Amino acid sequence: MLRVRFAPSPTGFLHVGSARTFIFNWLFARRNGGTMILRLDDTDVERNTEASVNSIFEGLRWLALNWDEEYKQSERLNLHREVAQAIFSKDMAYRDFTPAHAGEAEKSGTQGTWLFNPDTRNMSKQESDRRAATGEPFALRFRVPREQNGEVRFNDAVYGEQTKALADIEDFALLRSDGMPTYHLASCADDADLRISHIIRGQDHLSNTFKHVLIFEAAGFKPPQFAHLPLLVAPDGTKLSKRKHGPVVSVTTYRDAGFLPEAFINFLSLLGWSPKNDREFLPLKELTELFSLEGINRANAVVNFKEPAVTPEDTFDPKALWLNGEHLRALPIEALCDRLVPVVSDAGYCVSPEKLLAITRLLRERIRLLNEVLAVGDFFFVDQLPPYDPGELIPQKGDKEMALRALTRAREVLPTLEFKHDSLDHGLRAAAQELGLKAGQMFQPIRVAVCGKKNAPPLFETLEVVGKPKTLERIEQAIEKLQ
RNA sequence: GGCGCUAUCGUCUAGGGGUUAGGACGGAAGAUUCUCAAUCUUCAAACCCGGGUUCGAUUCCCGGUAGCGCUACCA
Repeated sequence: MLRVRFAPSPTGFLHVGSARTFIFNWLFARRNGGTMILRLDDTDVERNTEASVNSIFEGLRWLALNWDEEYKQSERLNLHREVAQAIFSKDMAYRDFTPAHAGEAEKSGTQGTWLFNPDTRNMSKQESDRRAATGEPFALRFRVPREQNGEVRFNDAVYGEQTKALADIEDFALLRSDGMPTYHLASCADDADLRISHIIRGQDHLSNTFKHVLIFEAAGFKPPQFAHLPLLVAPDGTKLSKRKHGPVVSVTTYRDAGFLPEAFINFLSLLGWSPKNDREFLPLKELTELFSLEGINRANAVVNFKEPAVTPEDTFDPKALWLNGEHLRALPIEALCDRLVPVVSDAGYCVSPEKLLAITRLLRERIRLLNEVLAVGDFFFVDQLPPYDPGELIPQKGDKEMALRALTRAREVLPTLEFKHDSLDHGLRAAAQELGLKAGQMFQPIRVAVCGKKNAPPLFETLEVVGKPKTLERIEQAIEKLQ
C-alpha cells in the first residue's frame, strides 16, 4: 500500500516551497491510488504557534487538495520515546549530560567538524546510570558506529545512489534533555509507525537522510523509499524563506492577489518537475494523470519575483501570472463569474448577477488575476468616475475641438439609440461619418468619457453594460471638463 | 572548514556521443482591431571552465569554479 505524508512544522505561514512539497505528495498519492497523510511535526515547543497551525490549514484549504489521515506528533510522544528506548537498550545510543548549548561554540563556529564528545560517548554504563538516577538531565545521542569504517547508503528516487561514510556523521541527538524527541527521531518513528512507503520532501533533508537510515535500521525498521525535491529558491539563489523574503513566499499572498488554486498548483508543479511533453497548461486532472517521480529534476528552481515587490509584476513569477490568465479563460463564463462575486463584494460594490456576468464576459480576456477586475473594470462598478486627465479625451490626430464635436454629437445621438451592440454600432458610426471623423476618433472620446481611461473593453458592449443614463451623465461631465 | 548535491536561453525546462540544441514565460517586431486585451506570425536569446575517453563531446569520466544544502538538545 502506497502511503505518503506531508509533515510541516508549524513555525510560520505556509510558504510556496512547503505547498509544492504538499502538491507533489498529493499528486503522487492520487496518481497511484495511495493514501495522503497530513502530519504536524510540532516537537519544537519553543517555536510552534497556534497561529501557524491555522495558517497552514488556511493555505491547504485554499488549495482544495484533500488528505486522508491526519496526525500530530505532539500526541505521539510515547511512541517516540519507545523507539528511543529500543535504540538505547541496544547500546546504539548514549546519554549526554552536557548542558544544552554548552558545546555550541566549539561545535559549529570554527573550522573543525564536530562529530562527538568522547567524554560522554565513552562514559561507563555505571556512571551514566548513576547520574541519570540522581535526576541529572541528559540528551540521548545516537552512537554512530564510526569505528566500523563503513558507510550509509540509500537509493533516492530523484538523486540516485547516495552514500556517506559513517565517520562523517556526527552523534546526533534523539531526545532532548527535557525528554522531547528531536525531529530526526520523531520523524522516523512516525514514518515507520504510519507505514509511510515514500518520503517525498525537500532536498534540504538529503544529508539528514543518512541519519534517518541509521535510525530506521537501529530501530529495526525497513527504511521507506526516499525522493528528494530540488529546492525552490529566490532570484538571488538562496532558499526561499519567510524571514528573508516575506509575504511574496506565502501561499495566502497568492490567494489574496486573486490566483486560482488550480493555476497556482499548475505553476508550482512545473518548478522542479516536467511532464517532458512540452505541455505547460495543465489542469489538475491532467497533472494527476501525468505525474511521476521520474520527471523530477535535480537542480534548484528559481521563483522569479522581483525585490522589492510592490506590483503583481514584481511579486509573482511572470509564468504564474500567465498561467493564471490561462486558467481564468479556461473556466466557463459562469464559473469565472462566481469566482468574481466575492472579489467584487469584498471591495464594497453591489452589482446584480446579470450585470456581473456581462462584465465578466468583457473582462475575462483582460485580467490575469481575479482582483484585476477592480482596477481594469472600475468604471462598471462606481457611480462617480475617478478623476482623469481631460487630455485623454482628445483623439488621435485630433484636438480639443474635435473631442468636443464628437462628444456633443454623441450626446445628441445616444438618447435616440437602443443600448444594444448593433444599434450603437450603426448610430455612432453614422455620427462619425457625418462629422467627417474616423471611427476611432469618434469612439475614443466616448470611451474615455465613460471609462475614464483610454484602454477598456470594446465600446458598444461596454456602453450596453454601463447603460444609457450613466453613459449620458459621464459624457456630459466630459464635455464640462473640456470647456 | 568538513560532508553532500547541482550546473542547457533572463526564468521554467526538453534533449542527448553526430541535432539548424526543442518548447514555454518574459522581451522585440508584425498581423487583426474603435483603444486595450486575447489570438496568430516572425525575431533575438543557452549547453560554467579545463583536461581526458572517442573519428566526434553540450551529452560519458576526472579536476576546477560557482551556487545551494547539511554540519543544533530547529525542522
